[in-house]
Amino acid sequence: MKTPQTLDELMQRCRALAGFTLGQLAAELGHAVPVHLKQDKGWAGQLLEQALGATAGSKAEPDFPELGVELKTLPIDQHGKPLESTYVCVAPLTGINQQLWQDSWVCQKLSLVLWLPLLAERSIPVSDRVIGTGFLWQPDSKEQQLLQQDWEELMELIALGGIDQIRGAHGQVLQLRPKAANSRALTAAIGEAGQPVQALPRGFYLKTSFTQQLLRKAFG
DNA sequence: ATTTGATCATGT
DNA sequence: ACATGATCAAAT
Repeated sequence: MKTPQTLDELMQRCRALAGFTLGQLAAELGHAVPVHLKQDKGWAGQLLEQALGATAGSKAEPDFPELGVELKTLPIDQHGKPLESTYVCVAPLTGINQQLWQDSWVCQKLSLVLWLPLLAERSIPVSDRVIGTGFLWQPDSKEQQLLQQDWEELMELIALGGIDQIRGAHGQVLQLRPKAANSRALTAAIGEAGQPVQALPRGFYLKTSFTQQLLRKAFG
């Protein structure tokens, strides 16, 4: 699938996918559908990336570098409520002295997002899950402010060696949670006395209450 | 070992 | 019922 050259082209392709099931799309692209996503958690996201012509793969780049667009699938229930928090990016745990919000990965990744809702209740077989209507989002000033506030608070805790005090509840819209192969994985971090230590890798996630607001803004 | 794509599953 | 903490696979 060739990468879209313009935003309009991307949105047209996205609209063309609405209403199809994952099974139908997988068949068109020649993919087998897993029975469940337990051992294939990123399957739907990667299928949609391919369908829309994303190029980045696992590189630390936006999905559509030329357009500056990040693609995020958003699993929802039949009432349009998000089923999961949304992973944004890994959290840097060292070498983060006085980084500015505007320069952060979180800010850059969320500057322009193509949200693609997916009716994905666990009771629905993977193959029958329905692709929804994608919509483009840029944080408004209020959203930007909430994100920046949470980010600054979390990054300060990390920089001051407070990473082990941080749990998922520590933010209004943005949270820090483990992002690792398992709970024994380790990466470099800053200890309580400012010394180098090893800690569980973390990532930034958007809370479901936040993404639900985005859906409400887009669809009422 | 890290970042991408996330969802699973247990505790509250 | 829900969020937090835990986990899985592919690409690099």
